[in-house]
Amino acid sequence: MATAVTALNKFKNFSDWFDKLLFEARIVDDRFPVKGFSVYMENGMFILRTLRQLLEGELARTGHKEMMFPLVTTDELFAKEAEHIRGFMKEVFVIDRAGDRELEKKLVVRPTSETIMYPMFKLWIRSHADLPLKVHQNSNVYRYETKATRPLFRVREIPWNEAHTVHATASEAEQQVREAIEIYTNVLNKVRIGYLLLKRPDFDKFAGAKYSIAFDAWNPDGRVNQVGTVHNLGKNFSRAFEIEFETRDGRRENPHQLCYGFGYSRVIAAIIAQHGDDRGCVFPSTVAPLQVVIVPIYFKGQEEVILNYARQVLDSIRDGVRKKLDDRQDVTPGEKFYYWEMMGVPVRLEIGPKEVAESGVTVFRRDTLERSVVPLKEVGEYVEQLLEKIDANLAMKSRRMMEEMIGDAKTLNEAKTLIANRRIARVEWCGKLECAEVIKENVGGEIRGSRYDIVEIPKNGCIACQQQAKEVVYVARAY
RNA sequence: GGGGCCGUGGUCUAGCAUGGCUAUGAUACGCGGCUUGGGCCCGCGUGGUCCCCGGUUCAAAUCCGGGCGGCCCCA
Repeated sequence: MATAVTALNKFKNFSDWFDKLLFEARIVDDRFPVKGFSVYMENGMFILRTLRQLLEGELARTGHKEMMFPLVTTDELFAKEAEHIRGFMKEVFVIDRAGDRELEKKLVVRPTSETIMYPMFKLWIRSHADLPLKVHQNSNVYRYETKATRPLFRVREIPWNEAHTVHATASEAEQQVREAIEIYTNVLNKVRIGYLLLKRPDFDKFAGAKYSIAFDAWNPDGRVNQVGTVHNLGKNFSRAFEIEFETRDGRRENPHQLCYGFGYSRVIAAIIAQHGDDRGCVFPSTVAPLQVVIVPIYFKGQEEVILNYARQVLDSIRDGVRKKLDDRQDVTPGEKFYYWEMMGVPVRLEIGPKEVAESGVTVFRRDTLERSVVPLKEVGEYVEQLLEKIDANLAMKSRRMMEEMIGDAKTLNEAKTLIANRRIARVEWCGKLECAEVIKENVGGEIRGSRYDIVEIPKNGCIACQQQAKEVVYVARAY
């Protein structure tokens, strides 16, 4: 017999649970015959579009202009920033022929768009009056992942939003880092995701950046899932791409730049992985393709009465709410319950003879699996408040889980045990690369960085060499 | 980078060691009946390039080689 997703445990068999759920809940179909490429089905696409709209709202509010840049760049442009090409060279797709002709100039398919946008920035920017420049685009980028691909988590075609900004001064660039973080924070909070905001260690920063800040969401298997990053590029790229502006006092300078990316597929993965349970998806109302489902419970001879009452209930819910009456007659209520729970619908209304007789509605909330009975007259108001309550509860649970996953370790062995138990280790580190390697080898996880949102002061010594620690860092396995 | 396991209707799966009958069963899907407060049941029907290419053989899902793809472990 086929294993239903509901037979799987999210924490024990995360991979199976996740893959089955993506398919059954019609998020993505991973059967497309090219490795690392999958089809976004209606529910995955709905969530993606909703995320895009949430993010676009934030980007527009803060003065970013949406543009669309080409898919490809050239060898020469791609190679302009030395560290950048070194970081991405091994995973870029290159187009070297058209039909039966070999291309004289090979085309590089974007793994990210710096080398596509910045030649244009060079043309657009002349004076300080052109700054700041803040643009963004929704795009797919392509990276030839050599490790095992995982749907939504590690793919070769990555749907994301990338923003790129240019500033006259270092302090304006720093200010922009804070704005970018605020934008992503606002969106992630709306989908109730728990994450760590980390400054990546130098050895793990974006190829070509001065420093990188990342949003690492927790995952039930103990790994962390990087859903967004903010990079301060300093002048590295503006020098390489010869972007210059004239200052107020007539000097020519290279501007400061930022780029930041928000991975839609990773965020979808985090929503499903963090909120879901052994019955399937649990969506916060902000992204739920369907927010309220009404299930009539027919009894022989009363079908009409029950259906009419269910329609009345449907009408008593405001039109802005995404609602549906599942009036199928050939499917039992039990099966509908399982189905809509798997699909993650936050609120279910059950209508049977009892409800008709009492002029009430049985309300089931997906997050806690609790039922209550509400008078028909109040159900519209009640449901809307409940949706907010559910969202708040999901946020609280995800934040708490994030905190519970973190454990302090004073020795490499303690850290190793934490990682083996699918948790995140908080350790002190001296900042030396050798020690980072010792940690990686002995602990089984890598240094993801130090907290950016709060200050944590090391009190003891480096977990690897025992010498003066420079920072408190988080060690985890990553996607 | 190294090692192990695996690929059979839409989905899951039996068969493979020891080659041989119309490739097994469940689920799904369609029609009909019965039912409906947590996946009910019964009947009939639909659905297969056994991952791909090549080889061995009278005969290959099964054996051999290569490829592609998936999962897991180690570095």
